[in-house]
Amino acid sequence: MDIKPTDSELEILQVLWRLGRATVREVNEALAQKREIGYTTTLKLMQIMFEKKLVARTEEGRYHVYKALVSENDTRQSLLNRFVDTTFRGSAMQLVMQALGSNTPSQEELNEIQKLLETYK
Amino acid sequence: MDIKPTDSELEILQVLWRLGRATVREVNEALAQKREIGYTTTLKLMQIMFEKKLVARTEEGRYHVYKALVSENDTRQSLLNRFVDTTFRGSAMQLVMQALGSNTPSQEELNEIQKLLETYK
DNA sequence: AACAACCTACGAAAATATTCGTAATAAAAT
DNA sequence: ATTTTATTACGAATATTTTCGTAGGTTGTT
Repeated sequence: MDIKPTDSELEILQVLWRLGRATVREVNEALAQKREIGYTTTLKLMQIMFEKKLVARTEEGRYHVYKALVSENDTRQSLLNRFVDTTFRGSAMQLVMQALGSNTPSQEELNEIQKLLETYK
Repeated sequence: MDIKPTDSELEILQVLWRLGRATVREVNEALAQKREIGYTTTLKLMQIMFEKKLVARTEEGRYHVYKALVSENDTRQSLLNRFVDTTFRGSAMQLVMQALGSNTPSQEELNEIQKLLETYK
């Protein structure tokens, strides 16, 4: 697996994962909530993502309706692997330690992590 | 804190963190072990990093000797925060879960994590 | 002294990513 | 029917990052 969307592409994927299916306009409106971005900018990005097979689209009436072709989980995993390699010299556990060290988990999260750790024992 | 080195800059920081102090040539030789890279490319990058205050340098004889001005820990934290935001929608715990889920911790690492979790209870 | 081997500075090319303007077309509204 | 509005396609401008060639200087070698 080697999914590596750029930052902008990832923003768009986030929207598509949330909405499931969406037109360019819908995606653009979602992005515009967070920052300035022109309609044709979003359009162009989505066209590029279509060429890269990051998304699929179907013509419906005069619209194109897009959906993600890569799952959120797979994408996260792929980006995580890269990130661990470049920033933590390949040590996922150092990343875990640092993330735990600077973020206080909720009770519920603590339990989940505990449970996960149990399976390794 | 807002340290955001580019990928190439991070590579160089990694070398400096490892070596402590180093000349451009030393850094370049370290990088060249991993991939093709010209001497002046490394030089230019380090000059840019000097302007950005990512590194300091002292003239020694005819060389410049460089050292990192940002710590590995602070840089990791800064990049981690960004990464959590962009890829895990701000949820550090989801990142922890995914990292744990796809990497088997050693016995020693398990203990360390356990210990860390205890402090939250 | 002349030459080779090195260093830094710096501009600019190349590669990549982001942004948007314009044109062509189709649907909707008047 | 004409005009307005919404849509895609696409080229190109802009911004950012990476790469390297060339020039100018200093040290070391012959």
